[in-house]
Amino acid sequence: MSSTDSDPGSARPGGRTARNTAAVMRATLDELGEQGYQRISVDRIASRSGVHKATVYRRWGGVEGLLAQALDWASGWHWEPVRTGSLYTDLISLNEEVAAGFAVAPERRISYATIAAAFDSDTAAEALRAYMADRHRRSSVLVAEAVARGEAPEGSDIEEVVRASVAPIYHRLLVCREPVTERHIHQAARITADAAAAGAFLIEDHPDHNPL
Amino acid sequence: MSSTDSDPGSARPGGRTARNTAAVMRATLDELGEQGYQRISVDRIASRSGVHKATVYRRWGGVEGLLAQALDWASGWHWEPVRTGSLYTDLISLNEEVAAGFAVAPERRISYATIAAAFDSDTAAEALRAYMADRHRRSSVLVAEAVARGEAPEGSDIEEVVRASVAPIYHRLLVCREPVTERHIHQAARITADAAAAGAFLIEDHPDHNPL
DNA sequence: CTCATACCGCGACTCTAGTTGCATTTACCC
DNA sequence: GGGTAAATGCAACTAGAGTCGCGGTATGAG
Repeated sequence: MSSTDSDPGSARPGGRTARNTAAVMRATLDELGEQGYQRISVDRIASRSGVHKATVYRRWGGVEGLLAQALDWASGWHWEPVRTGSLYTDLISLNEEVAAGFAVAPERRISYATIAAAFDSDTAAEALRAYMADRHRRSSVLVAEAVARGEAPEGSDIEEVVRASVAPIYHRLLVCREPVTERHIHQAARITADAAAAGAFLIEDHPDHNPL
Repeated sequence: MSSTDSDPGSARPGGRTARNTAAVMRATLDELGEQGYQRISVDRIASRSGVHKATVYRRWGGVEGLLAQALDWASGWHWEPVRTGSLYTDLISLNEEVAAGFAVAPERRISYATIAAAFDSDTAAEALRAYMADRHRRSSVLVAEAVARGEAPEGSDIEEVVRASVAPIYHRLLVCREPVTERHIHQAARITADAAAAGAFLIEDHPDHNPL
């Protein structure tokens, strides 16, 4: 659950605590955009936000906690995928948005930081999981509409289609550490759209095997 | 280039320096397997290896440098993909190996650490890039053989087929932060093998677009 | 208006990472 | 076997992260 300014679950919504939260979140994202994840420090965020260092540590536990809450915070922002008329072009648009998020500062630094923080703490990892799940759920509307148009069979795992499309982009950026080009974006979208049309994402009846 | 015990490029191969290198590398991988990347420290590696802390900092610069060299070191180890008779099953085997590398300790910790270190330093990122490029190059033999058997058309980008197959596994583990099941492993292999058969990985004549 | 409580600011403290100057050892070359 | 330059060991040092106790302040309730 998120705890923003107007969080009714908070004991004292709208008070100094809430103002501090907003100031620290803003400072965190600003510092992240300017310095990146490696050079970020709680000291700088504290002095920039005007909130004392000890308070930041008490409430968020450290940089990973700040990142986790910032991700949670960002989940509340409005976002909707772009409609282009076909599943193939919709997926291209989606892939391009992902690639752009890792291309230019300051957004680039924030994107990398959220992934990196997940390696440092379980809290941040869970925040990333929730953020990505939300993102993929929203994106899957595109696939649902494609199914309605007859571009893919009923019973397809629509979120899995989204993941299949963006996976090669993330893989290339974070694992291969090689540049992403338009060719990769189009190829991933093409393969995924074709596979979806062929029914490769149909949900099978038999239950999942055990995770490794 | 790697500098192992018998590195002829080193000024003094076989000497104390080389012994220290081996001891530190061993200690690094051991500590990593036991403690994980977050809890690792140069102090512990130094005392465990019997090499002084200052020496480690002078030669490797810190934990990221140690990881980078360890990856470089591991690239020299022999590895060959498993042949199963068809591209589809070969890719399943490949995907399973990736998933297993992130499943059980201590290998699990080392796998995560190499990815995480790439976020912390450019040196480690470059080492990861080289390691992955090597790994994908070796794996692509499977695809080349599949092409020779007629399972995919001539002119296919064989390394890209490997990347497409494993990408969903990494994506799920590192970005989605959700468990990988046999279903995901089979689905990724199936979609990739089918796409390869359909010529989706044929190298186009026109040059690549610019990277984003 | 007053009070109780939770939150916060403050500064000093500890602990660990990482650095530096110097003496010593090692390994290669002759 | 002796010389030399690089590499290492050593210890003290700096810097920054993270913690703690205490006193002060804001907030909501009565």
